[in-house]
Amino acid sequence: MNKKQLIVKLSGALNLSKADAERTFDTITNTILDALKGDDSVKIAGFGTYKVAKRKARVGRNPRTGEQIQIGASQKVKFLPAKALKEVFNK
Amino acid sequence: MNKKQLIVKLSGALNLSKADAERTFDTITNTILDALKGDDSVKIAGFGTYKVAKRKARVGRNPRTGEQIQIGASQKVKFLPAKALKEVFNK
DNA sequence: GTTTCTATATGCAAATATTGCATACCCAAT
DNA sequence: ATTGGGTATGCAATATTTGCATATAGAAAC
Repeated sequence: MNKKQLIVKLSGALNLSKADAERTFDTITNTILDALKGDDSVKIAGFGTYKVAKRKARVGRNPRTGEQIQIGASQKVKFLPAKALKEVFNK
Repeated sequence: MNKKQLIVKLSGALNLSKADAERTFDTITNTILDALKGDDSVKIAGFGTYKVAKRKARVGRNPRTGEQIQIGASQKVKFLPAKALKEVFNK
């Protein structure tokens, strides 16, 4: 399912126009992103937690040439599924 | 930031009551979950992709006792941040 | 319809997750 | 306001993931 299909579903479930459903959805993702930019984590009960994970610099490798490459430190967004979420898929 | 705080922010940004903001938010997460239950992945452009990853059974270890443990197969929800999302945090 | 984005596939080293469990803590709902 | 429950932490050893370059195919966005 892609974003467009999701918006259609939300439009129906929320009784909104597609444009409004998309605006609503974008507002939510942006709000979450803003919180994460503020170095905060976002915990959503029953769903999961988004947090920014710092990844250390390390040595990588160009798989084409085998040559070693220095990879700088970086940050990425992690999503940790809540317990309830795991249970849904393991029962 | 927890869910309650997120709802307050959304309530302001979407011009909805807190109750409506929460209902809206829950509808979205539920829609995503339903798609994932249907063994589908959910791609959200500019944000990321949720997908269900199957994990094989394997042998683990209780770090307290050192004892070997059989870990059953399971499934978990993975979130892969989109390219745009990585850039936000690495610039 | 055109252009941008994403998945894939490759080899491999290092970073990180996983696992049981107790405790402390924070949150959510009563 | 209380309490039940989910979550964070720390631990050790192993399993798994990550991410590098790059091209291409396919999908999605505008």
